[in-house]
Order: sequence, then C-alpha cells, then structure tokens
Amino acid sequence: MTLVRGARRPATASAPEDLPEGPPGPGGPCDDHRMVAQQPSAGRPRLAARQRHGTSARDEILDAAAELFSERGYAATSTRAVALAVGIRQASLYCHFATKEQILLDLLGMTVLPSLDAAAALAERAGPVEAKLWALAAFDVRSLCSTRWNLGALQLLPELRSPRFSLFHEQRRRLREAYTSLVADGTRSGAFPVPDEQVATDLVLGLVRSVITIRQDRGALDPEVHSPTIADGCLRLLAYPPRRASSAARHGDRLLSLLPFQPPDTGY
Amino acid sequence: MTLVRGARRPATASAPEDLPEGPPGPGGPCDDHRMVAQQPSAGRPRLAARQRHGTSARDEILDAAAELFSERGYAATSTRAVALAVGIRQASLYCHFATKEQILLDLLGMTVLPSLDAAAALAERAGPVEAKLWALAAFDVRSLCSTRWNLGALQLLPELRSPRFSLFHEQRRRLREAYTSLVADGTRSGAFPVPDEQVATDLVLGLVRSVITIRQDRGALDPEVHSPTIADGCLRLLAYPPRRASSAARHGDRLLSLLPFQPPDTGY
DNA sequence: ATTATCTATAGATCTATAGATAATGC
DNA sequence: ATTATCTATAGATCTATAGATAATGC
Repeated sequence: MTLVRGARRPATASAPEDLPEGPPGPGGPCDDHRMVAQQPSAGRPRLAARQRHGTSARDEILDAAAELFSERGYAATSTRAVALAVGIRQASLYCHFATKEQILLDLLGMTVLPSLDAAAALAERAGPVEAKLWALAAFDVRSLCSTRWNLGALQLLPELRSPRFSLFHEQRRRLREAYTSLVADGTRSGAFPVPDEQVATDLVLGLVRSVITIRQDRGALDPEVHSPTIADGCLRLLAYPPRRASSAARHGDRLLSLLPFQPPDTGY
Repeated sequence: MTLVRGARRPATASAPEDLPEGPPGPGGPCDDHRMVAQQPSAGRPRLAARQRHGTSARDEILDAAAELFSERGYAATSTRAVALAVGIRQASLYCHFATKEQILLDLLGMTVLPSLDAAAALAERAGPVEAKLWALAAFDVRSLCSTRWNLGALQLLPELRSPRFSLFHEQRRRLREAYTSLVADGTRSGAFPVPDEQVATDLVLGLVRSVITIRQDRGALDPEVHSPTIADGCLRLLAYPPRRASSAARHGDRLLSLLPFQPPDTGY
C-alpha cells in the first residue's frame, strides 16, 4: 500500500500558515502594556512578534491556552489555534509541552492549589468556625474572579471526567474536605443548624463555584463585590443566625487579611 | 494531483466497524425493560438489535447523544461514537439529522422549555412572591434531576458560546427574566431585603444550576430531597425571614402541585 | 415505490515527530 | 555547541455525501 505524501494540502496555499505579519524587532517590539519586555535570546527567531503575557515561551503558551480552553473548550481548541494565538507554529508547542493534555494539566493545577493552601492555613488558625468558612469561601471566590482568564471554567470541561485527570480530582476532593470539615464543626457547635451536612456542603460549594458561570455570562466581575456577597450567602445557606452574620463576616474578613498569601490579582 | 482512495483504512480491518453482534430478531429482541418494543418496519434492517430508549430511530439517537454529549462533551464525541452507542453505522445518523450540531440543538431545547412553561404558568397565578419563587426553583431543580441523562450538563458545554446557539441563549435569557422579575417584586414588597437585585438573581440562578454539577459529581440525585432543599436555600439567599420560611415553602409546594404539568420523571 | 439502512470514501483537519535552520554564547 | 524555532509530513480521525441494498406496503 503506497501513500501519497502531502496530498492533503490544497494547492492554493501560497503561505503555509497565517501568522501576524512582521518579524520581531530587536528586543521585541511589544509595546502593549500587558506584556513583558523580552530579552533577545538563543534559538531561531520567531516569524511574529510576541503578543502574549508571560516571560517565557511556556508562559505565553499557557496564557493563550487558558483563554482558548476556557472560552471554546479543550477538544474544540486545536493545537494549531493555540499556536496561532501565541504567534508561533503549531509544531513549536511541542518544544515546551509533551502533549496537548499536559498544557491543560498545568493550567488545572493553578485553579485549585491556591485555595487548598488557604484552607490549610485557615485550619491552623484559631477562631469561630463561621468566620473560617466565610474566609475560605471569600478566598475561593476571589481566586476565581481574579485570574486574567476565567480559569475556573476549566473545571467544567467535560473532558476532565476521564481518569487521566485523577490528580486534579484528588486536589478537588481535598478542597471539598476542607469545606466538609468546617460544615461538620459548625453543625456540632450549633452554628449551622442544617439537617444534612453533605447536602449543605454540596450547596455551599455550588454557590461558590457559581461565580464561574456568572463570570462566563457577565464577563469581568468585581472581586470586592462578589467575594463578600457570596461568603455571606454561604452562611445564610447554612442557616447561620442573621443577627450574628455581620459580626461573623467582619471576623472572617480579618482572618482573610491575615493569611500569609493572597489570591492572585495580576493573573497567575 | 491524484489522491489514493481508501489509503486511510488500515489493511488489517476485516470487519469495517464494530457493532454489537446479532441481527435483530423479528419484532426486535430487546427484552431490556428500559426499551420499547419495535414493530418491524420498512427499510433495510440494522446489523444490531435495538439497544436504546426511544420509539423511533430519531429518539434513539437523541438518547445516545444525550448520554455521550453530557458525559464526554460535544466536540470530544464523534458521530461515530454516537452511532456505535445506537447500534447503527455512522452515516446512518444523517438520515435523521442534517448535521451533528442539529442533534445538540434538539437536546438543548429540552433543557429549558419545561421551566420556561412553568415560569409562565406561575406568573399568571395569584400568591405571594416568595411562594412563586420557591415553586419556580423547585420545578427547575426537579427538571434537572429527573431526566434520564444529565441533560443540564449540556448548558455547561463551552461550544454553546458560539452565536450559532443564539436561540438557546434567548430561551435562557427569558428564564432568567422570570427569576429577575420575581426577585424585583420581592424586593419592592420587602420580602427579599437584598442590596443588589441583579447579584442576588445571579446567585439564586447559580444555586439552582449547581444541581447540575452536583449530579455530575455524585450521580443520581433524589428530586424529593434536592428540589425542596434548594428552593429553601434560594429564599435564605434572598434574606427572606427564617421564621416565615416554612410557611412560604408550604405555599410554594402547593403552587407547584397545582401546575397543569409536571417535570418529566421518565426521561424526556 | 418507498423507506431506512448499509458500504465506501472524499476532503478537511488533528496531534505529534523528524530533521533543517538561524540565532546566541562559549 | 546549544537552543528555539521553523518546514514538512505521517498517520489517525472526523463530518458529510453518493449510491447500493434489503426490507415493507401498495
């Protein structure tokens, strides 16, 4: 059986790909304030100037993939589309990532790990459980609002249900357990008089994550509005007494500001 | 330029496709209780017996596509995979749908229209706004819980952001408006003392839709648990006074039972 | 004759690899 | 020499169409 080489490429293609015109000037001509100036470096020059946020080719690729995967989906985004958004050739992606899936895996790590760190730090601090839960929810929402692209939307990708993403699922499970344990504490202490702890935890997590779809529908959100509003909403969902709510929120806000780190607000 | 025909098919393939063995017996051998007995009908017989819920080939295809699109995603599900799940050849899908996208469009209609009908029916009835909101949320949740496959997950598909799905977006916008108008009524009457009506509506809708992701995580949900629990949660989110909550829920439940139709509970 | 399926395949597109090329840095 | 890119393309796979085939129903 013989195969015809190149039979798939139409004869009309004069230039094999479309890249933004113009070779990069010395030092990189990117005057867009979002981007970081590039030092001239080793390697064959690119055909197009730098157009992405990020100080390395790897970060530029992650930035483009974050935009496209979160807005169009993973399977629906070709590696060619990612490369085009970076300004390099499709094959050049593979100098920095072994597979397309590895790009997604790297992005997924960024969506859960900050909140997981916050949950661990809060668990070690003293304070009433309602303030801790408020602080964790507020941190989580702020993280989801503050990334340059709506990285949280990656958590909704149907492709993640494959067992190849078990590392990510394990991280999500641990974050869920942090919420579960706070809800259980509050139920024991009487702060959260709910009939079913698991259902209550599911609803709290659902409310926190609804910021992802709200951001998809409305575009950029103000973390200073949604973070406290949703954290307040979590306490209401848990039937925390309304007359004590504003005091718990103040306490939670203080806990949040004392954390040794804050959610990213300049991207990731 | 000459092309080599069939060069893509490996020489090892003895049978061109894999279908469940066994030609259909007369009248259809499907003794699975989930399926409906088939009359022998015109047309060339299938290679495999019927394996899907549905009384027509079209419904069988929708059933299989609902399962695969909701669990694996749209772009990640090939038409070949859908056909395989139905027990027909890939090309046979196109006897019933013009394009793959048309299958998704038909499924999307099923996810919003029942709740839209419920919203219209509730708007015409008399009753306190808190009971109406409770009833709408409870109906919505019950719809999302009661379909054979998690059809609501289709609403999360990233492919939907394309303008080709504007009909679906219009339906979603009308359902959102039903919620918006109830929240606005309740704010005016003092039942829902919230500072920002739009944010409050977003959170209520987010809480209702969280049943989609909860079902993805936990599998089948009991509508008799989640429907009232989430409807209660909506009133709490809207700062409805707790001491009046159980009365509002009773009233809402009565409104719900008086609707001229109920959410599907045998599939769709 | 009509119908619903089947086989076969066109043509587009996708991911990943092989190897050439054009810079920097020693 | 090392590095980061480029060109070219293999081989798999995808959607959709053309036309053959094997039933029913008149």
